[in-house]
Amino acid sequence: MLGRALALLSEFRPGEHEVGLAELARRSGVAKPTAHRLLAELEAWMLVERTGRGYRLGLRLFELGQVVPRQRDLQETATPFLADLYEATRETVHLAVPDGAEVVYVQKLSAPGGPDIPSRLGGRMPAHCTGVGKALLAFGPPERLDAVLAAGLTRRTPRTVVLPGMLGKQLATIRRLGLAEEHEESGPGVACVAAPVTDASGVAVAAISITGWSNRLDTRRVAPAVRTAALALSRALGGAPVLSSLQEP
Amino acid sequence: MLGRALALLSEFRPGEHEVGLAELARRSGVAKPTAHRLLAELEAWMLVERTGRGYRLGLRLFELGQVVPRQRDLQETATPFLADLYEATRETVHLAVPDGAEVVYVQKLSAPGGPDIPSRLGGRMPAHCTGVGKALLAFGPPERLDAVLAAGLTRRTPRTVVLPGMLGKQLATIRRLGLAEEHEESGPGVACVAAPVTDASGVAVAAISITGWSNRLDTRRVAPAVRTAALALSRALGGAPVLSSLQEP
DNA sequence: TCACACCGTCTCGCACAGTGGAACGCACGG
DNA sequence: CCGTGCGTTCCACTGTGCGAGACGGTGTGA
Repeated sequence: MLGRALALLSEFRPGEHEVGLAELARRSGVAKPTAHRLLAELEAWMLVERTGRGYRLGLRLFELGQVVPRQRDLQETATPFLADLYEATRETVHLAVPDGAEVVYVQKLSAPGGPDIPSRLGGRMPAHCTGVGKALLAFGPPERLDAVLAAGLTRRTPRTVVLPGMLGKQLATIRRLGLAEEHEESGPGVACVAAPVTDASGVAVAAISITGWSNRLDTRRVAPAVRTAALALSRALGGAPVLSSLQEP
Repeated sequence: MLGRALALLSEFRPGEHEVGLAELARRSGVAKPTAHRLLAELEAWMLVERTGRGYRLGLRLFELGQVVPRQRDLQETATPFLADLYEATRETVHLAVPDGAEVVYVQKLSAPGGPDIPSRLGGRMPAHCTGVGKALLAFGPPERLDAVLAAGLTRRTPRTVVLPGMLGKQLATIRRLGLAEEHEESGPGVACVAAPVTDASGVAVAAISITGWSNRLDTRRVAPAVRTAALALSRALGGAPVLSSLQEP
């Protein structure tokens, strides 16, 4: 029963204003009367709300989501730093954390007029083809890269790096520079510079990035700002900022 | 079963790194073996994660929380505006939405060195004793104020307004000025200026505020900035910015 | 207007799943 | 060592969950 209810919750999609019972039943494979009943219970707990013509996820879910320890402290501490970086560069700013072979975006400040960036607050992207993901891999524990390679390097654009050897070379460069770049590997027209946010042992626990049009973003100009913000955030989190030159492979 | 699982989820508290099984069972009133089993299922769905010595809410819950329509679009559009306001004033910035007799904070940029503000991203406060809450009441439908009065005006500090008549007077002033102020009504030493964010029909759907020390925040200085940001956000959301002078009671 | 498709809601016979007291091994502190 | 509390497992007991089908309502197209 619990699994079915949770399966229903998973069928709500970002951007949808509401979803009808029949559609939710179809998507989840749960019979309509069962779905109806489960949704009523979820509604009683405010995880789901009724709309005129269907259901939507409830505000209580947002509230619970903000209690999650893995992102809560980070997001709260990071947001002013991200705001600074946004102000300084006027480009779209991201903060992401690692989860398995992927990254999860826990904060995003979007600049107007930017490219159609595939990222979404609360959304996931494969680590290997995103700036933040590569920063997390370069400065993360080996198991993180193992997980990515085990999951396979999927192609998202013609520019996506799908050879483990090439990815390894990229990561070595990133470790040397303390900065990761991405050029249309996750989405067309998208460029990005990212820097790791490290904990007390120097392991990347998050990454900050600036994202813009690949034919317009001056990565050399914004890179030091990204790195600066990441170092400051690392310090604010009680971490040890990684001196990248000390990571020479 | 579902209710019990959801009751367990509700027992995780902000700021806790982890919670043990026995404590969760105590808090929720669910028997230990049952709690153990339910947590295992929640873990399978990634809503809960195991830690060394207990459990914590899982990142998946954050992801689901970011799909919630009531805050998602607003938060995404609002964050750059809030970043602007944060940069312009260097004070703590909030964005809140109404829910029943309370407000829920959907974004917050904290300035260092500020007062111990009782608000929390994803948290709730009574509407009647917060700047954002009063802005939402002054520019909201009458049912919203009815709900607050029905819930009762609870006292949070010696300065909390608990007489319906006084609150009504405050709301009238707010409607005239287009701005709500709060002086130590929600917490000691806390002052705040808030402005409504309105939809196409002119009803407040959210509110923005600046919060700082009551003996230091120059509300007259920051008020126009708050109102400016709120008006800009209203427009960005497709709303009709309320010309406050047209709301003369 | 009528027929059809689809919606959300409810019923009830059927089937299986949920529950928690008790036991156990382990860890910690006095 | 003993007592306390932890997390984990077991199993007898019982309670709950499930969905095919029916129904009334709505919307659309011929």
